[in-house]
Amino acid sequence: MTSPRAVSVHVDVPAVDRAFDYRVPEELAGRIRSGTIVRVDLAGRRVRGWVVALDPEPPPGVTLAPLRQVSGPGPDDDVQALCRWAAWRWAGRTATFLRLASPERRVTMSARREHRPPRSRGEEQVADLLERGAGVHLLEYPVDGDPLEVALAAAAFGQSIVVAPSAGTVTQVGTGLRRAGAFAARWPRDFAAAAAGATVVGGRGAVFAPAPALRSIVVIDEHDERLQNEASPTWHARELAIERARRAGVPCLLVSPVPSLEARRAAASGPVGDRAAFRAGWPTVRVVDRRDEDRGRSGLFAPDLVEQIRRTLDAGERVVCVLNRTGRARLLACRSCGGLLDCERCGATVRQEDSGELVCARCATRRPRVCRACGSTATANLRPGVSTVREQLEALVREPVCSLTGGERPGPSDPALDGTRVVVGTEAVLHRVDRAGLVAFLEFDAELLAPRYRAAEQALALVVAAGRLTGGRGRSPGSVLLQTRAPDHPVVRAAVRADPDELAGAEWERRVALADPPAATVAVVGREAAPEFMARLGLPAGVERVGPDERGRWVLRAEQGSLLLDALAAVERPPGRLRLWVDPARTG
DNA sequence: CGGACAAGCTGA
DNA sequence: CAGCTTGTCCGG
Repeated sequence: MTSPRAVSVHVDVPAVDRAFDYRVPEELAGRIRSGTIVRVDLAGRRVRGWVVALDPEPPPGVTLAPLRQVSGPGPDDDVQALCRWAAWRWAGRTATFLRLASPERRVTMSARREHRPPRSRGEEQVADLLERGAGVHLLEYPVDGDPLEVALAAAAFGQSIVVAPSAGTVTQVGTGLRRAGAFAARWPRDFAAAAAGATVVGGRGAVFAPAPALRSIVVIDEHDERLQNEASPTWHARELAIERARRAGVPCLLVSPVPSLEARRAAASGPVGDRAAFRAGWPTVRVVDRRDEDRGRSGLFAPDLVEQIRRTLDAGERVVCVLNRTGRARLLACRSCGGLLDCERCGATVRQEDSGELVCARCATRRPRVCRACGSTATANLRPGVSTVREQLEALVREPVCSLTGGERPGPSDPALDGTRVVVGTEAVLHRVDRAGLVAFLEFDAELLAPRYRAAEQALALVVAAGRLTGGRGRSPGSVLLQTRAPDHPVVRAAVRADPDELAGAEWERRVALADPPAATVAVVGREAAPEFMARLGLPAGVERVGPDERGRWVLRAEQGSLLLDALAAVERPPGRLRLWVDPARTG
């Protein structure tokens, strides 16, 4: 290879987001490859950038400034191309993705190593699927399935990228692979090892890892929401895994006990799995039908639920109650005049915080707990939150109850939990408690009927997350209890019968009817520059437009996603703050 | 993004 | 008309 005399450098300045050409000083020429991270002068300041082309056609009439410094290796041509695709797919900037594909700190590359398979061959089903070759393959593994067994089988096949949604799984799979003698790298820590051919294990960002000898990509728990970036750009690791595998001509294995509609659509054929093992790993799901019950007396705790809690505690096991509502109350009524307590400024209903103060849900105005209409201070809590429920539960079981919500710092073994047998919390509790004999969803209807298009899938995913606390390897599955007024809801039926496939068909039809992902591509446009952006966008054929809503946001939908994405990419970005969310988890 | 430079506003 | 603010442009 001859040394390049000039290079194109994509600068790491999000607002600029393009490449400029630079001269390569002789002393740096030997250290330049495509992807190399360099420092260059741009408009009077020194910035970071990536070499994206060697010896570009010199632009007429410009004298090239020299590269200032070589920092180290970065994403190769294949990963760069993936980054550009991602920038188009989620209407983001290429630099955002090139950053994700770069090492955390400077690295020195090590020599390419021979692939070393693990001693264990892992799960046979996985090997069978990978043997099928390029394409998307769907493994419907049990709730208590072992990700390490999947990773071992993939590593036995050759260099693999294994993406897992939680840090705990990444650690478990990473150490497991090493113990089995495989050449394994943790992303983003071990950039050099990945570039030397190791099997990569990491969170969602691992889809951008270097992999010169890639033979497969595996996504563990592909249904998990954590695989999607919550901020803009709302990129999704599952979809990047599919695209990268397609470009590399290698199989992409999607693994989940509750395969997403996206996965089902992408897969060449239906899900594969051992039905008997699947049923054995599924938790026992009990349904408490609250329709014909005197709810005024029992509140959030049906007699059947109380009975189950007592039994679980008597058996010496932990009880976890899930209620996706923080604070003391989300809706209050006056005990004296019977009206709802509302905001004096905007009239929306108020909620009560842990402190006891009332806060408006819409305009955040605060006020003491007094009825505006009659001045009474006696209130009824119509929709209790976790704080209230913790107290109620404490009175019910006559022992300490701990509450956990997402606001607090996460950790697998919380010190707050030591010795506490009863825990109540929001969904976050399912990721922060490691085992329980019973997980009860106090208001499963709130999950089923949440105003999010993915509510049904997410509700079933919660049952799976709960099942993992109650079951676990080598133990008999414990129980998951659902309090509901919709016992015939398809999600509840699927949960009881351990049959997630049944739900998928009906769900797909609904997404088509409402033009929700993945049946359509959706983009939400917001923030100050949104009106100007929308004016420049016009309305391309095949794209439906709604808005602006009360928050000044527009929603764009297209059955054929490329029509919308091409249109978004063609708009010259107006100055000012603009936010684009493409296929976000919630469109509201 | 942030520097350069141009066009617009103010005050003596 | 200097001296300053505000706006627009563009980077190798």
